[in-house]
Amino acid sequence: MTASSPTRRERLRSAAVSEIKEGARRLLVAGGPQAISLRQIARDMGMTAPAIYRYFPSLEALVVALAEDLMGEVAGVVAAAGEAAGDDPGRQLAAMARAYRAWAVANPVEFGLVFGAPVPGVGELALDCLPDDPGADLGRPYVAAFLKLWQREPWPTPPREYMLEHLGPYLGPLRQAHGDLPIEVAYTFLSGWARLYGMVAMEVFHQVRWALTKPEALFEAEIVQFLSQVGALPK
Amino acid sequence: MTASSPTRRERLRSAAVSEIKEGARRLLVAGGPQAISLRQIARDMGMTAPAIYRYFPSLEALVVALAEDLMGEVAGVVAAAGEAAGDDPGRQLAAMARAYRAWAVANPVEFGLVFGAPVPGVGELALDCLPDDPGADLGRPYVAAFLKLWQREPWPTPPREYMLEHLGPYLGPLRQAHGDLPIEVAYTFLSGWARLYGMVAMEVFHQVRWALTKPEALFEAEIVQFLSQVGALPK
DNA sequence: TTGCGACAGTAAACATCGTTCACTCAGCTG
DNA sequence: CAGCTGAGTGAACGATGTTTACTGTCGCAA
Repeated sequence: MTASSPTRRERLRSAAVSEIKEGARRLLVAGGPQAISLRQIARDMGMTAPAIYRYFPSLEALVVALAEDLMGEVAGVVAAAGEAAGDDPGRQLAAMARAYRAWAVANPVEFGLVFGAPVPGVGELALDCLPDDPGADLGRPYVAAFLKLWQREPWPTPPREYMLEHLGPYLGPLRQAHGDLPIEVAYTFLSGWARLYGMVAMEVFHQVRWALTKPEALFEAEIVQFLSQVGALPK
Repeated sequence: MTASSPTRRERLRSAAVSEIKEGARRLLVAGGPQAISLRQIARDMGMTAPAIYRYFPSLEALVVALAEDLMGEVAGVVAAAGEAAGDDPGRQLAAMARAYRAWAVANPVEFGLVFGAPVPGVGELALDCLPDDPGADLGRPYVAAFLKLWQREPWPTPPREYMLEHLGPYLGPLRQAHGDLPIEVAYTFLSGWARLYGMVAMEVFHQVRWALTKPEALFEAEIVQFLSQVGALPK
């Protein structure tokens, strides 16, 4: 009856929850979000569909839970890549950007679910501006690397008074979640994140093939260009 | 029997096609792509569902046709904004960027259908690299403005030899579609387009609210920063 | 004018889906 | 051992996309 070890019932229950989410992900990958079917998941598990309602109140809730797991997965991959890149924040930024793209390219449908058009119900989880927002977990290591880089040596930015006037009033959530982040760092992070997100989403959503046959080449060029802009080129 | 004027049958038919697509868009806006229902569209038209199969071979084909229309709509809005902005290519770029964002913010669900995760069947229409790709129609006025700006006065870019080696082999579709586009212009256009797309998609897909309460402020700051980078600030 | 053929639309049916309800059965706890 | 909690089932409801067979109706040609 140790409080830390879950009871047998709880172990079985969480195993079932995991199996359901694995089945949902399999269907997601095979045929997109609309292919996630409670009945098919149940069939794959040797059960009937209503049994799943013991674990999730609706199909939508299951999809939301899956999306949360996926956000955690990509956040973990990115953070691990940053930690494995050594102490130089420039190298960390490059490694984390590449890790984000690599995860997206390897898991395109999952990327679409988490970072694409908000599925009704899934969009709500990114609406709150709390520091424990799953999206914030993803951004945190990037912000930390930018901050380390800034404290070592600042890079050129737009005039401070322009940013304070036009951006300052709306940066509250980001700056407070990271302890009085300098506005230059906040702006550079957001600008860089938008570029990273745009490049990756364009590639994964097939939005750039009409112009470019190898999106990775543009991605690498942009990394070089951006890192040199913030004075973080290793050489 | 004049060849230019369509026969009565053809007029009725194209009116029905339009009404079906209007109904589909209404359902799309109301409840997302999965809410588009043949039976509901037919009910709204005072018909039964199988009648729609006289006009579209499947629901998926209807969604694809709707997506094509929407791509044409946004391309038209952007081109019109560019033409209304006068002769200065810098002003044209700013106006077209704002028009793109404005359309996306005003039509978020439609934006998700056209520019978001590829719905099975819709993703295929952006796969080909032909010059008459609907996506190319959207990019053309941007490329034209960049080219005019470049011919007037070039801006600093990464070294030409780097781009020729790392980007040149993969830029064929874009450069050929615009008649021997200089590689500096091709790179700057793609980089800028990725930034524009990233900013807009982040805002419309609720991917930035955890950090920023007013995405438009960051959008405007990025416009200023980018235009000054390419030496196109009006002042 | 008459006839015919192409076309628009319908009704019924099938397979699938999410969801609810009443029910059974096993396992843990008092 | 009794009883309760929770997992799972089967049947049912309403909804979906799609197919099939059928019925009109309109327009064009002889």
